[in-house]
Amino acid sequence: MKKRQNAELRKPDILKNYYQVILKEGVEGASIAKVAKKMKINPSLIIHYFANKDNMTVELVDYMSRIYNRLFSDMIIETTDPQKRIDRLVEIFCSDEWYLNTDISGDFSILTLSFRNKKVFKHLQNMYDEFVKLIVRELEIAASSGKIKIDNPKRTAELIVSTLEGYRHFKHFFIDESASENYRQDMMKTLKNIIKNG
Amino acid sequence: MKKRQNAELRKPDILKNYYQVILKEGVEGASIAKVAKKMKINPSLIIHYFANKDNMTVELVDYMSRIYNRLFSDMIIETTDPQKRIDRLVEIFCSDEWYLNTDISGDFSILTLSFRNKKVFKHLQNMYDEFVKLIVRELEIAASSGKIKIDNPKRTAELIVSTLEGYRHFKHFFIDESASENYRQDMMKTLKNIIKNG
Amino acid sequence: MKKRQNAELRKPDILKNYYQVILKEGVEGASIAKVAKKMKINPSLIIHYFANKDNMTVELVDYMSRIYNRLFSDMIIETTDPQKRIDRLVEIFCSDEWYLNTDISGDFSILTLSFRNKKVFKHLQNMYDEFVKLIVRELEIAASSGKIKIDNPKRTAELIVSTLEGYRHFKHFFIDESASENYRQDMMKTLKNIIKNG
Amino acid sequence: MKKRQNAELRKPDILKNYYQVILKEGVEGASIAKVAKKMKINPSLIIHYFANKDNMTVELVDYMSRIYNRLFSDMIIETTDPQKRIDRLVEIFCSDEWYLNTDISGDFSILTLSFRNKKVFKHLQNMYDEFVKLIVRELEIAASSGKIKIDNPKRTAELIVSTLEGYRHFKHFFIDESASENYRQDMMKTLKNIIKNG
DNA sequence: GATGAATGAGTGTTCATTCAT
DNA sequence: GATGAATGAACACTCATTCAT
Repeated sequence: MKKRQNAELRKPDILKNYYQVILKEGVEGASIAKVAKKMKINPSLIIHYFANKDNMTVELVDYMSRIYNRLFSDMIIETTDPQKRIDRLVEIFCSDEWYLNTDISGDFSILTLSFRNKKVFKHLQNMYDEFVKLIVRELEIAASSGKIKIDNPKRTAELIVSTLEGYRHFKHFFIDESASENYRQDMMKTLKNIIKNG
Repeated sequence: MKKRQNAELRKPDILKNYYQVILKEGVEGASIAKVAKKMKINPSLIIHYFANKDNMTVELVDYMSRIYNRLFSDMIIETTDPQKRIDRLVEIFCSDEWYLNTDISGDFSILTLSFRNKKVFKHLQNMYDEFVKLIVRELEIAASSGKIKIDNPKRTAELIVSTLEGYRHFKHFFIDESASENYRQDMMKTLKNIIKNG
Repeated sequence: MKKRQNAELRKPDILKNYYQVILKEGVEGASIAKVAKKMKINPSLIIHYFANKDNMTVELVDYMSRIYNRLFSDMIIETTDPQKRIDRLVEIFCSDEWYLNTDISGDFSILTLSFRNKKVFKHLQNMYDEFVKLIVRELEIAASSGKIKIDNPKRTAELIVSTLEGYRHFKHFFIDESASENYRQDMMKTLKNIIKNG
Repeated sequence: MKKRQNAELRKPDILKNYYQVILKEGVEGASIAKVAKKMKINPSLIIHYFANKDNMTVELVDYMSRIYNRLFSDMIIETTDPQKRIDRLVEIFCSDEWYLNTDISGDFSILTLSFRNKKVFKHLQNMYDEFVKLIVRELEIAASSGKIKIDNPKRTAELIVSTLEGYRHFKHFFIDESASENYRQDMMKTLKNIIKNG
């Protein structure tokens, strides 16, 4: 526990724990003390690494953003059939796995924080940009076959992201499992329609 | 300052101020003391009215819910033509006015709180229920003409609410005004498609 | 509940509830608010009757003292045999019933309070005086037969009271029931010896 | 004021001050803030050392217990004559010095607290246990000579402690000095009788 | 690198009390 | 007689942070 470590190892470790505390207690509910207690280290040590809490929060968004991006590229779509690619994409975006692993914006309290902290906002915006670009790329691959027509891939991608964030938000309120699954199916249809009409 | 008031007048006044503090500082960042200072009253007076902070938060959600409903009923749709009614409905939901006045869920930190506070969750869920019902009623009026067909109005309404929350969420990241307007237009098309396909 | 009452009825009612709260929460832990809540009346009403908390506490000691005295006179010793009278007296003082009903000083927090509040002290002192007098009377009755010799009944009575308060104090720490009973038996022997040697 | 200290020095210092505040204001009347003010330190420093008030109270009982024990071992009984040892023991227990230095249980408000706080109760119980053991040891030394017979040293010790606590309790009500001294003398006789009859 | 001492501001909440109704 | 509005002080405790070691 009290092993001497250096910044390179310790910092991501602290950030990971900080994030877990945020998920549990919200951004404003999370504190250096709680993170320190969880890690069984001294609160001063966290200050030692990040100078202050604000800094640590910005570094957290940075860190999460990098993880987010890696996740995108790992989600490979094997098929080459354009329609099937689209279907697979939609499926991924509505899968439980996706939401379990992309919870930064899902923890809406970080979003709220971003409205008050310009640095955090910028990094979050950048994260969405990257996400839109990824979808654009997919849409263009699908469109290149000629079978599917997408006039403005960027706009379509933005609509998809937007709709997905609505889904992420609203699905919490479906507790009945079958209703939840119905909602998920409807969501997938909606996304496909957005692409078809794009 | 020391004006005598009663619960009927004071409570909504406190809630209004509480909400403003939340928007500024986030749910966990908002404190009874800050609300009191803003109102130039004593913090214990707030406790006098709401017993504790949790209670106050729950009452806030309810209060906002009532405002939500009133706002909706005030936005009268004059026309009787079914298609025009739908168009008007979509227009309302994508108007700036709407988002300026229905920002409870828009302040995502309340959402976060709801994941940790069952009472808040229940009341928020109830608020969405009411909203879905309002839309269902509109859809049924439109459908009753026979010109428009909606198989499952509740599902359609849920998709609308979900998509709107995504819009509310995501539109913050459009800073360029023309891009923002384009996004709004796309959003309206998407909503109309959802209804058409419902 | 909200029946209109007058001071004569209401005051003892409040004092009774105040005392119960003290037993539960200690003198300093007891508050007007808690008493009011228990009685489902408004805290201001208590102030209305007693002007302030200090006053109420003094009136409580008064009230309890009266009850104490009444209890003394109710404990009749039927026998006339001097030794049996003494035995019966000792038995009474070591009975559970006695401690259940004379808990004013038993609630040691009132005692503590008395060290800081002269009024309370005086009334408590008076209560002990009355108690000593009662025992003196009993000792004199027993001694008048000639069979038992008590040189200084007042001193003996004081020793008895003192020893009894030690018993009241210490018996709480005997949890094992048989140990507790043994301790009680020893106590009774000790008291009898005090009288014999008096 | 801002002298740097460590736990070893600071904790007993805080406990000493806490105890003095308790004597002045009662257990429930004593507050962290009052202790801090008395010591001219910041209230949160007290929390830093004891985590919370409950803990501090428990540690106080332990601390007083240690002082109790030390006090007893410091009061050396020089003689080896068994009867004189007993006399000296009784003298110590009825000395002013003893009560000035062992006032934990004498502050009856801690006792009251112990009825509501199981931890405090346990630690107080433990303190009495230790005290009883110390007396038992003395009684056994005295008995080993053969001149004095004590059947059940533990029971006798318990009776002594109990009687002493009654003395501690009741002597407050003797204001007249000569009456007080007479009472003390009677008390000593009583204790000796208890031992003789043990 | 890591700990612990120390501060001062802030949190939600309780309390006794005053006053108007 | 009884309620509710309002205050201001106090409470235990948390927090971010600084500094010495």
